[in-house]
Amino acid sequence: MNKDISQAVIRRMPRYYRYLGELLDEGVERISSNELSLKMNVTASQIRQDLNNFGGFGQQGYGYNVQYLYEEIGRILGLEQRHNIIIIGVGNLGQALANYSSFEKMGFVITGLFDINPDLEGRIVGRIPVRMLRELEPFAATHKVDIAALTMPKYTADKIANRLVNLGIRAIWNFAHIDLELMDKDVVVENVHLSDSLMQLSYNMMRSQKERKKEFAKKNETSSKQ
Amino acid sequence: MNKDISQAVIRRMPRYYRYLGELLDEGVERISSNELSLKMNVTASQIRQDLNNFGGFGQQGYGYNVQYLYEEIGRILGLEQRHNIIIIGVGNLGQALANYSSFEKMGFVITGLFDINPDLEGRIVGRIPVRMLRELEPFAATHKVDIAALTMPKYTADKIANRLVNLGIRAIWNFAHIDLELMDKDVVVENVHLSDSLMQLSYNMMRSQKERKKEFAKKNETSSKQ
DNA sequence: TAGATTGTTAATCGATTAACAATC
DNA sequence: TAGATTGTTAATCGATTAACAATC
Repeated sequence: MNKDISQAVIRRMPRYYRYLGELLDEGVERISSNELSLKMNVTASQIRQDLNNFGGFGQQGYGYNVQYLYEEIGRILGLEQRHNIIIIGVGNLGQALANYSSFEKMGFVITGLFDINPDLEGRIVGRIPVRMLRELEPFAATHKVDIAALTMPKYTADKIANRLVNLGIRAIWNFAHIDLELMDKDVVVENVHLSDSLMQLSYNMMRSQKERKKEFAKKNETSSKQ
Repeated sequence: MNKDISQAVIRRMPRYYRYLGELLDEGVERISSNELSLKMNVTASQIRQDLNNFGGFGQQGYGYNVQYLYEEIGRILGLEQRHNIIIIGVGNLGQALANYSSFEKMGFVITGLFDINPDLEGRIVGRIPVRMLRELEPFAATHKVDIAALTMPKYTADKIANRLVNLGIRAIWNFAHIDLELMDKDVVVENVHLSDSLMQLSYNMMRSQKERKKEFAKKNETSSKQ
């Protein structure tokens, strides 16, 4: 019946959301797929196709109402409901996430911080006290946890991830440099592999450098022929 | 002549690199595309296609030499050469990056930290002193900078990015929640949009939840018919 | 040589773009 | 009503998978 919407589409939705938010701030009331396509550097066709995966949010001859579309996309992405997040691993990255206030505006609320380092116990980070990892089970028993962010070293990631799954947590935001192997395939994992991203940048950087050199050589060749 | 290799392929290369590194650690000497495909949950065909974009690294009847392939992919990704990185914005995220020692093993060396907050001036983070942003130009004049990581608020990102471009920096690792608009189209940008990633997770979480409910309803229906 | 497995071409699948009828 | 722009179908393009000849 309702065939799954591809991840390619899902990945673009937050970007639409962001641009619509900016338009909203600027006081823009309506926008056509064509105008938006120019701003975002995508085709108007793609915008219309993407949106129509979720429903007809526009109106012929008018375009899209910015506020309405913004809210609808927010709803699609689940931003109208609250999501409780716990962070496992209160190193620099964990602290960065705990202090990042923008998440809260989108309904993502950090409600727990866990670490194994006893020096951190009780320390307040982003208004939340750091708990010891052994308190995870009692915490989960008394607090609803929607998402767990893993920012601990990769060596322990797999073990803790499965512990979380056993506690009924259905979504993992994984920053550990490893592909989690979970016992329960129903659990949703989103990976943020910073070093992978850096390597991709490195590759593209070298490629662009090579192209620049080639361009330069071609120009020189041409001018020397003249 | 040499048509550009698609980003889809590039994005998979760091993952191959990671798995090959693990195999190397385990002392595995050779591996076939089929064995690797089982480990990585991709098709053997895709592995062979991906690798053959860069050259024939395998040998018929034998497979791939793990060490050799690992090194070759490292070379393709530019990991055999040193890349100097400066970080603009020494908040929690900037500090997390500065302290992340794994980057150095891949040839990415943090060589400068910049912020506008005078309280941070001279503070040592990850062995590097924090400099004031106004020192950016003299620093760039005396130090080779390959990559700039932007971890400051989005409002200043565009302005600073273009300042970096004018200093000749050709690669930007952008953590600011904005699409940079650069004057020079030759500059390579890699975006890490954490909130986009979190929204994607949120969507997938809800979808998986719905599916579970549907499954459950179907089961109940069947059993009540019995 | 026989068996294994690559490199590569061909077939399929899915995603993007183009086109246009529907409709505000 | 005429003009604009969507929603949607059809065409194209690109990426993935399958197949197999080449070759170690």
